[in-house]
Amino acid sequence: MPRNSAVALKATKQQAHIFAALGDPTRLSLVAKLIDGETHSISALSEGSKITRQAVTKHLTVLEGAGLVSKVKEGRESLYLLDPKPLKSLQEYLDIISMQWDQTLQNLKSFVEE
Amino acid sequence: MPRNSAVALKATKQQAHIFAALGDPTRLSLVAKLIDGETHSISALSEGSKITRQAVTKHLTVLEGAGLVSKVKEGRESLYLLDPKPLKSLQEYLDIISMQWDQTLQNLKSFVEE
DNA sequence: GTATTATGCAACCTGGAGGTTGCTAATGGA
DNA sequence: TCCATTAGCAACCTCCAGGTTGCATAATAC
Repeated sequence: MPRNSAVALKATKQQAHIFAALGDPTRLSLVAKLIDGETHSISALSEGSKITRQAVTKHLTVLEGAGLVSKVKEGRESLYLLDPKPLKSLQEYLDIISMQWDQTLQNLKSFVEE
Repeated sequence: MPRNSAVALKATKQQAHIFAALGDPTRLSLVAKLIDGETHSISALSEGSKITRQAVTKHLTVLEGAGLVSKVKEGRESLYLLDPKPLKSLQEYLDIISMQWDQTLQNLKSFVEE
């Protein structure tokens, strides 16, 4: 069995940061609203929500901190736009884990069949 | 533009729960240790860590709560084993988001080219 | 039989997450 | 010009996540 498959899994800290940012229902739904690729103002994003505009603002700040959204002021509005890079990053991360897992199963199978 | 691509993105609550469980460096590294598919005792998992065994136990409980690991007692030991199902679930979730995003870009491109 | 090892339990501490309210400032429309 | 809309700031509150210490208990090793 290859023991030296010291596959990356580095930058754990950064990944955890992104996971954490997505680890809240409200923020996840914000991401869902922003997936249309268009910019949305804070009040637009707050619409229909049960929590305050200020609370939404805080969530947006968290998302921004993880690089998941970017903010640009336009007139009196603050417009938010989704940035998919961190999402892609997580995707790759999970892909690596999945591959390792599949490899594990494969190794186990070979072991049993011998 | 197809506006009715009301793709699921349901069960947001559940996904957020899994994201949250992975949103901590310590827990992420625990998952990394468990990716070998074998069972590990709490003390084994605590080895080399800077935090207390009890702290590790708490993290393991969180992971278990998200269904990411399962616990089985064997003698005086508590053995933990990774369960990849939630990870696969997240993978699918991110895949859907990515596809939506790519679709968005595609639509935008078509729009511009007209 | 005793010492050692692996956990469990409970109490306790601290900081920050998630929310709210109240007020102020800047912009845009009528 | 005046009013409504959109945000930002700050203070405050509550609760729980992440950690620790101390002690009790069950299995094992010797």
